[in-house]
Amino acid sequence: MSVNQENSLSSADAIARALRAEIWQGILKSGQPLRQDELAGRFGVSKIPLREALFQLKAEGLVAFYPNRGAVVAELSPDEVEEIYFMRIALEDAALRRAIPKLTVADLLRGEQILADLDQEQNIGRWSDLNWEFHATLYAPAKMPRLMEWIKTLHNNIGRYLITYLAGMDYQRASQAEHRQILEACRRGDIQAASGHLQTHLRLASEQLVAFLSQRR
Amino acid sequence: MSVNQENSLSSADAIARALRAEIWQGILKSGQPLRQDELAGRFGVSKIPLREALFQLKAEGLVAFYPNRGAVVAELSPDEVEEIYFMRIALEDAALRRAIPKLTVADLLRGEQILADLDQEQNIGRWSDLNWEFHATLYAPAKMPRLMEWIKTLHNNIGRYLITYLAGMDYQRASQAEHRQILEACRRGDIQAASGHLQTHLRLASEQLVAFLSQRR
DNA sequence: TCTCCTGAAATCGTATACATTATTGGGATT
DNA sequence: AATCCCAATAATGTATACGATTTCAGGAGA
Repeated sequence: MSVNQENSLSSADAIARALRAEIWQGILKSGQPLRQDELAGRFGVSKIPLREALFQLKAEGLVAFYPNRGAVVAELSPDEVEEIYFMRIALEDAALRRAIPKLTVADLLRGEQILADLDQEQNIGRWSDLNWEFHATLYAPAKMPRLMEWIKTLHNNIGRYLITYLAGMDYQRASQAEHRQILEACRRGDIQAASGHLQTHLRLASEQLVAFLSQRR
Repeated sequence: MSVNQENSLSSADAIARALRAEIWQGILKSGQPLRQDELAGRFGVSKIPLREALFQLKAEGLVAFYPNRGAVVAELSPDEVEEIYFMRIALEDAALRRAIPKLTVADLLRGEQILADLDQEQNIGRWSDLNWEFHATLYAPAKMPRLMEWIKTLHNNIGRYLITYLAGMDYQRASQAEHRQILEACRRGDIQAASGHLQTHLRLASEQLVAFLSQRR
């Protein structure tokens, strides 16, 4: 959630990045306890930077702390997933509306290129990265760095669930069709249409993920 | 930004709360360096919980870290204030829209009571608390705890600037008129009107605060 | 079977030491 | 006099060791 940490590569930041990736890839599963001594040993650091890394991840919502019992990988209930999507819709819609008038031809071409790459991508992790890049490309001209950080945080929270979900379904095809509708509306400068397509895009993803998590329960 | 820490009263949380209050009240001013040893001594704790408190405040945007130079009370540029208000509008509008259909008579009465208290309140700190309570009362029925946390975080970021600004102006009267318009629209269940009044309310506050900070520069 | 107790394990916090990085202030040089 | 360099200082960032507290599991006893 921080904005200005420059190129800080403190131990805590490095560990947070590593843990974030592991949570994201599902190596560390939801609900799994994160033992401080074990992790400190694994990364070859003391408990101080490790705890600070966990605090950072707690702020991002990826880790939950239970007093005197330590940290676990945060688990999201279907309700929480729905809430996060609700927030994503509010923030991403606002970002997109502000960005559309400032979109350049280069931005649109970049979006198109990313969609083409998405069509080719088989690896789910990279697919999800590209998916974020597409969205970020459309929001970036709004020139609101904090807003982008917050949206990315929300995105990261859902990402790990989305990945396990995507593995079994052909969600990607539908998603790509929606992406193209959004991009097309952006090209026309049609804010209302782009906003509508984006909201549909996120709402459908939300509904499918919530349904998936509910039945998995 | 955390959601579930129960009633955790760890040292770090207690210190974070104390520092938050001091920043908020202007005892710790923007840009002021936060020396770890000094603060640790002042609170009678070691550096570990103190650093964790600073990390927590960093996540909330109240503190900025400069690598190897420590922490300072975060400073907001006019652009950043505008951005935060932009995010507030997006999130609070969404919250209000979802809450209005669920508002009970008790909620509306509570809002009315808070407005009456606001009319009487002279102390700026308490006025700001009540101001938040009013907004929170209207959003709470949306039953979205994370959303509420995020809105509160944004609110806290601007609060300390708003307080110094309010001190010199009679912003409160205009604000109260807008509050009453919002509440009235909520009573009628008129989502569009309530949304419009809320957006105006926040936009006007944003414009005045940005103008104030720009000329103070 | 239920309750209570005990002990292991983990967290939380303190104290201390040390390496690294910034900062500063006083010369030395131009 | 102004600038640059450099050493002294100060603060951060991290490691290590230790003690206190809490949680939790499992066994003893009724």
